[in-house]
Amino acid sequence: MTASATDTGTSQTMRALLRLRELILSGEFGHGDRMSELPLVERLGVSRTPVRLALAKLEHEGLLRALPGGGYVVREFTRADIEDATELRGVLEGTAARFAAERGPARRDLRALQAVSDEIGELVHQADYESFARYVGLNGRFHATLVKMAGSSLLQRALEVVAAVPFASATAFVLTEAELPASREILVVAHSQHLALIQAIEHREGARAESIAREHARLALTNLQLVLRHRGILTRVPGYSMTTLNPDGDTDLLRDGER
Amino acid sequence: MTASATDTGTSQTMRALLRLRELILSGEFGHGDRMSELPLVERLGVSRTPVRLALAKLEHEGLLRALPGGGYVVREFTRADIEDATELRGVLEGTAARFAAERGPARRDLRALQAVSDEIGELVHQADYESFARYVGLNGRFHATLVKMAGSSLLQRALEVVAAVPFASATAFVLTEAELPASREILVVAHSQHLALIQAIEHREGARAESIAREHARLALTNLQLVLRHRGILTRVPGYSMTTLNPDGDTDLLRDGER
DNA sequence: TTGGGCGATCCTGTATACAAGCTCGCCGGC
DNA sequence: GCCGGCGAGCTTGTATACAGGATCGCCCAA
Repeated sequence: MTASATDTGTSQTMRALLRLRELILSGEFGHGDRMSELPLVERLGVSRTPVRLALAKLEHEGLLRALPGGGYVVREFTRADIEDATELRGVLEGTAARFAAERGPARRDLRALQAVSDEIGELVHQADYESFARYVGLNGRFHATLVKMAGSSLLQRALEVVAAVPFASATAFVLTEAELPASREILVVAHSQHLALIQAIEHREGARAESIAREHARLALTNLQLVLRHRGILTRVPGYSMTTLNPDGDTDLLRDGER
Repeated sequence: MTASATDTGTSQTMRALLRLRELILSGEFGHGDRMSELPLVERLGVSRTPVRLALAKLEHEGLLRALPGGGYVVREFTRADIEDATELRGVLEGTAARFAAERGPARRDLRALQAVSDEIGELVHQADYESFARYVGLNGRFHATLVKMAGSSLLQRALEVVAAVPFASATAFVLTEAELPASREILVVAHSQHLALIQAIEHREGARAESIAREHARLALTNLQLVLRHRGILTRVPGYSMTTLNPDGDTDLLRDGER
């Protein structure tokens, strides 16, 4: 098996997958860039087989697009794609919330949700960077618990599909917002929506839970608008290089002058 | 490249994929069966590489499940899975309908929808087998057009995920229903829902379009209940062997006597 | 100067050899 | 008789060789 020098992951395929995803999201490649196998073999230090498998996985994840004649390129996301993905996330998380409400939430899960929410409540009014880091983790836990409460693995899969779109996931660019005072206010709103959501699920108000979760997802669009005005922050968001987002403007024109 | 005798598809991988999917859906394998590569190599007449790629694709499609220690088994679908998938399809098609309505449908698409609907209208009252076959095709076109009108490739992808679940897709088991007079009445309802959906989209009534499409998907559950009472028909539905569905009953117990 | 054809090169699809891990069964000891 | 350890076989992960196809550039001719 020719054990390599640094065996980070369990398998070569996993290593290649993680590394490739990191390379793409960090902006090493731009949309439309061809992902040829041999250069990647050289770069990642594994043979073609695991690279090939990792590329296939990334295509299914939605980060790469398969060319008709074979091979892959980095996929392109327009602003419309991001908005669609965000709305779709709202629809799916809304459904998760409704399922959780209708099917009767386990008391244990409700308590977990409440606990996470309480922790967030304490963080909301603090402005330091570390609080934001913790917020991201807690927010992720909140959403994960919610999906788990829906009790549908298919729903979870569908959500993973939309969460792959840059700027569309719940925890996509919260970290970078530490520098934006305006975006902190969004957290206050988000927290209040979390509270309302818990209440709705607890009282088994399916329709209410659904509409709250839908609206909750739309906060990401507000965030997007905010971040779009700050090139320095925008370009540091993971996956930015896959988008056609244009700093200092709401238009969504292809930048044809690059590459 | 060692061109094989019968080059059905374009590539070996595609051939393996199509053949494997057919084998699984036709009931050649049951849920939990291990899909070892070497026997499949022998059976399909291609080498391990395309078989391996096809297996990976089928996992992403949702028909196979990857084992922790490597390898794949045929996935198992409980009745709850099927019901979830159906409801989720309703949610997603509802969103597609709402998008189509809100974004202003192209006149050309509306006409196409209307044309398909008219054809279905003529078929609804005929009971012969060929009419059913045509219905399946037309119904598929209707739904495909609807999704296309939503204009979101992500939504399309999400729908493909849920449509992979046996008994959950719009055209899953309509063909076998030709033998069930009761199920024909469902077609009348389905057709009227199609008409209402077109009207809602035309008038840009997003909320109405969404709720109609949601309810429309639930017809599949009625169909499922119907088919469950007829073992002869049930077992002929593609993908039946992947389910834990139990003929002559609404219970969903695991059949532990097999494998 | 320009357009078309041809060739080299790169890239992917496919097959296959080899190595490691896992499982299951067998055998020996307690 | 039972339990544990060991080994053989099977199965997958990985590497690599080879062949076909596409693409791009270059050169020649009009």
